[in-house]
Amino acid sequence: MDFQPIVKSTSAQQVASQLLDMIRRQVWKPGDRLPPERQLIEKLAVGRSTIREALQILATLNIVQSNAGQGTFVKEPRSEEILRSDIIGLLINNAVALELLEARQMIEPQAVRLACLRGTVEQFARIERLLEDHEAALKANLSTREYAREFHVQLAAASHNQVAATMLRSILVLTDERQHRILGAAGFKYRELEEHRQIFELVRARNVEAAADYLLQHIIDSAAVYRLGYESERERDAS
Amino acid sequence: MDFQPIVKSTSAQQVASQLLDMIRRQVWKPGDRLPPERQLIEKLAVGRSTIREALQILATLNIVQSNAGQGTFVKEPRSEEILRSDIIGLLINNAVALELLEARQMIEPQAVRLACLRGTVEQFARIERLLEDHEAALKANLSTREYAREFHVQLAAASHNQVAATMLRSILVLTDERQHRILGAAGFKYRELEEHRQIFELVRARNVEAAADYLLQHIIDSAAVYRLGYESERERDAS
DNA sequence: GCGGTCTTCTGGTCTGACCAGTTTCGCGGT
DNA sequence: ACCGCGAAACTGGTCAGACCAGAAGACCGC
Repeated sequence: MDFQPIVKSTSAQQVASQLLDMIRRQVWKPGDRLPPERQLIEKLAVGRSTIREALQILATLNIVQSNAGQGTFVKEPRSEEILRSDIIGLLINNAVALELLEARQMIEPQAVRLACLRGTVEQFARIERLLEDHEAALKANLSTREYAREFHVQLAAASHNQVAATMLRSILVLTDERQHRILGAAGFKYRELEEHRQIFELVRARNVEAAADYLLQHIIDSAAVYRLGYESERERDAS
Repeated sequence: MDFQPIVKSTSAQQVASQLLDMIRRQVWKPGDRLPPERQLIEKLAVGRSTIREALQILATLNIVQSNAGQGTFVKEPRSEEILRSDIIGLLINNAVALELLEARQMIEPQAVRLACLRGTVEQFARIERLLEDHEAALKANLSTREYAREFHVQLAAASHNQVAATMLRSILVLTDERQHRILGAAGFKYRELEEHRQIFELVRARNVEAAADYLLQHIIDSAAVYRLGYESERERDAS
């Protein structure tokens, strides 16, 4: 026979799994408030730090949420919290730029197609506001990187598929980290905003294929500028 | 205009995301030991409880592991461990499952197209071996879940795009738990293996569109069986 | 009844202490 | 010079007690 590895579980983990078990058995339903930490101390006969670390585990797993002054509540599972963009980012962290671009081309056009079909006026209004903020930042000579990225993410979010939107955000964050030095210089920034506007109008008009096509071309174009910038930078470095 | 919800992040969360960022930027690589808690106190100017809760967050996500007396170590990032399907999976509701399926439909057919174009004989040989192991496990009445999942992941990996393969694995890790609970019973498992074989042959023949089409149909079919199973499960619960 | 204040309660944080393992290092014997 | 052993230092795990800021609820005067 083979041996089982000895599991030396901390008290915090034991408390966490015990609480999780009770949540699963519907002792507390979504929306309910858990007993305050100072009560759990007595019932479980452990220190408060142990209780807090146990609750931290459940909070990290998006099973509960703590609010100072109110209490700790059992959460309803929500799709945008199943996947976290920073965690996905960690998994694909060592990817090369080309792979990121390719993955983006797989996801984003499809997401935008769905956005054309499912996007609500509220979501469109939010994106429009984002574009205005983007323009304001551009005119004020502030960084527009966040706005440009968020445009694409919100467009994907309008597909009502948070999984796709989250994965796209992970990709864009990593892409931005690799190329932010390059795109700054040119008058590319104005063209970028203009293209975003065009894409948005096509989506709002629910012009599915035109929007997807235009978007794909937009992605390829910015990548081309990026490669151009990268190569000229390499030449400069080599000299 | 509508307001954005105020995000009040605790110091523990800020510390955690700061540490996560440094791990992602390779300040510490997998296997490395993090500075001891009492040193992080000084560098981050927070109390030890805050440090400990931050590390607890990272430990829950399986990004680091703490060993009493030794220290806290960075772990190799693996989708299966970071996403914790064992716990999160139980909280996935039907709406989330559909989003995951939809995201899968965005990525996998595209990845398989690339696999047809770029897959090497070594990669195909590996997949073939996987299929044989799958069959052996099936005949021995062992769990085939890992094999079925890994087939799809390796197929995507043959696209030479690790980003797509990693994202697909993440999706499958999250859907598997639930799906296999429902699909386990039927004679579906033999049909699944057979379809995997067909897909593989089309890929090896580098028959791009046929492979992508067959794969998409395979995904939709299993989803249909899955939905069927889900609905009968609901009816049973309702009675 | 209503509005405002005061108390109480909640989670968030810090400090300092102790425990039980692990690691490190130096001392003593060979 | 080498080895072995034990003490000391160090690490994460836990507890206790304190204080804070914000939220909730009770109370009181109007």
